[in-house]
Amino acid sequence: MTIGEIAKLAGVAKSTVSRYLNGGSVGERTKIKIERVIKETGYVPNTFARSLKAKKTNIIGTIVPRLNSYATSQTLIGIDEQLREQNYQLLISNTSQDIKREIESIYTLANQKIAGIILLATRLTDEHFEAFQKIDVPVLLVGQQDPRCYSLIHNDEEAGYELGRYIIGQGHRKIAYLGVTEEDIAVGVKRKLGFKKAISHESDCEVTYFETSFNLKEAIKKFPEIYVTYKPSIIVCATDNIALGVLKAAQMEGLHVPEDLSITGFGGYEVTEITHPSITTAKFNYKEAGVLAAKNIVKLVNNEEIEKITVSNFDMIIRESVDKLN
Amino acid sequence: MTIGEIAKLAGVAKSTVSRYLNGGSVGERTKIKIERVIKETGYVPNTFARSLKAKKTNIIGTIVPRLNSYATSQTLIGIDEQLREQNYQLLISNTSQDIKREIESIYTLANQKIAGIILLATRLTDEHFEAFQKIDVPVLLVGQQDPRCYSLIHNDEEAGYELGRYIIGQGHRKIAYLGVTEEDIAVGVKRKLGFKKAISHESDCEVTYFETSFNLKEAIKKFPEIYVTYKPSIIVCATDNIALGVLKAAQMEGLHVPEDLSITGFGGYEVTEITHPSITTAKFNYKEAGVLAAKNIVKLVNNEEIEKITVSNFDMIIRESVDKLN
DNA sequence: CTGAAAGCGCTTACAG
DNA sequence: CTGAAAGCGCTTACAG
Repeated sequence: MTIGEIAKLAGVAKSTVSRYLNGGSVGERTKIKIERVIKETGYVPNTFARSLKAKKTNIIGTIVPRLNSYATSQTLIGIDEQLREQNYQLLISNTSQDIKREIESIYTLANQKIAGIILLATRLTDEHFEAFQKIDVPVLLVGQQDPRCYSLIHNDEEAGYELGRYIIGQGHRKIAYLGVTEEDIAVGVKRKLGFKKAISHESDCEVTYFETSFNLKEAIKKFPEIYVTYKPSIIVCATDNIALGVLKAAQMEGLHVPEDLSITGFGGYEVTEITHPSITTAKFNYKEAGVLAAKNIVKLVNNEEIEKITVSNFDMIIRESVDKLN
Repeated sequence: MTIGEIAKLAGVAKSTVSRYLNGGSVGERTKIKIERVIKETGYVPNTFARSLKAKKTNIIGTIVPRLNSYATSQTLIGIDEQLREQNYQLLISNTSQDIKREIESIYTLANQKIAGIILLATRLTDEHFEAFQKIDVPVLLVGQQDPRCYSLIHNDEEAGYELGRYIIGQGHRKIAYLGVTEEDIAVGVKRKLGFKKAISHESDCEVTYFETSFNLKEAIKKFPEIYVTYKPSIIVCATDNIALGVLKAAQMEGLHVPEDLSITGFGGYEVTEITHPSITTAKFNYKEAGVLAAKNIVKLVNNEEIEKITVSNFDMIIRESVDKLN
């Protein structure tokens, strides 16, 4: 089925059918004729021909560092849902945490004439910004921010602050903060920053900062060093994954959480609810963030104005892993 | 940059450049000229024009019921990796467990002239097969099988059998099997079937079969009914998710796993390793299955022969959640 | 091995 | 409101 055949069957010109399809001005009677033929034949326009001419598509490319992460999948679900609603299509490009492939993807997507790019960002390099500039496609960063880009971020700093206030309120005064590299602004810097602010009000509070990777198993290995040498009443972990590792390590040591040691995370991953004890965490609403991201990129694609930075919120989820001290 | 400009710069005809691009016969000297110009200009062919003419793409569409599942993401990672290697592109279509959207996706993908479809199947209906027949695109089922289709399945029955033998070997004789609907052939029927075979050798073995959904929280709710009324020494759960729910429920009741109650799952989800106790399970190799699926669909696309059914294997992962009874 | 020409299915000025 | 024609960037017989 081509537009030509439809035209013939409806007794009009191809251009008229095209106009009908694209909401141009078509007479009432012609409209009805065309409508009928299209319905009868089940005609669907050829996307390639369309894109070839229009030189753009209604596809939004989303670059993700990894597929097997709660944050990623929830965000993608939100993006997908919203994009579908606005008649855009989602194309997912997975880079397996390879920063080179991330850069490549930017160019490849641009080359495929996708309408816009959403980048679930981790670490941003100069090459990223060079790519953004070279391609003529709107880009939205998710999870990290930079003055050179539009971005949607989670409220990491505020989350760090509230979580800090909460554990202070529970009486904790000897704290281990298990963070990640400061190369990751959102997770490594912002969360810690907020947390520091929260405890800066207390004079009798002792905090030692440790660092690990995002890897759960590495957190398990790191545990003895923190616990044995420092003996904190609580370990504040920069991600739920790390918290999960610490919990596992503590339990392998025969410790009772939270009686012997309290633990908190950040993220709100589903599993934190079903561990025993369940983990107190600052939950980011990834799916909603995905919806916002989709709305924003579509606006950018259509040259509408948006804020340089959109902030998606979080909820403190109080559960069982933090002990109330006297 | 178009092929025309390249042709002009290289002093040859468009058709020659096209031939060069597609590996046709081109003289050595012409080849060098074209090569240089392409390198200098950074020319990349327009995908749409290409697909418009060739009437097909190198895109493999993968339809998934949900994005936020371990099995899905691992499978996708495997598919993506392999497809990339063979110069195909992956397009993911998420249906949010809506069977209507699943059918729609089949048609939509076909309409987009994708080369082949991989369907991570759950429940298969007549409409599915009708769609497969109507579209002229090769389809590969993953996770379920049907005589009307090529498929790649996990060795569910064998996994059920081995797991059954294992717990028998550990001395369990009063068993609760917590399964799912038989509408799901792989999970609901095959795993149970294998399990039944395993225990059929024992004369002194008592098994009661229960049913729940795939939902973790529902498994939690279901727990009292099973435990209180039947008091098994072990609950064999048809999925890791269900096992996770049962574990959580047992721990909320103050039970010790495995001393008071043993638990097993199927799947090999990452979390089963970090719960306390870690869960004994039959681990399917989802990523490898994804790789196999990608290889198979590419073969189908290229009209190569493949087996009607490919079976991806599993490993029994013995961990802490099963007690050894005297 | 190489080139001129037709055509893939659509959209978009341009006339009328 | 409607139609004829050109053109988007490529590929593919067909000649040579």
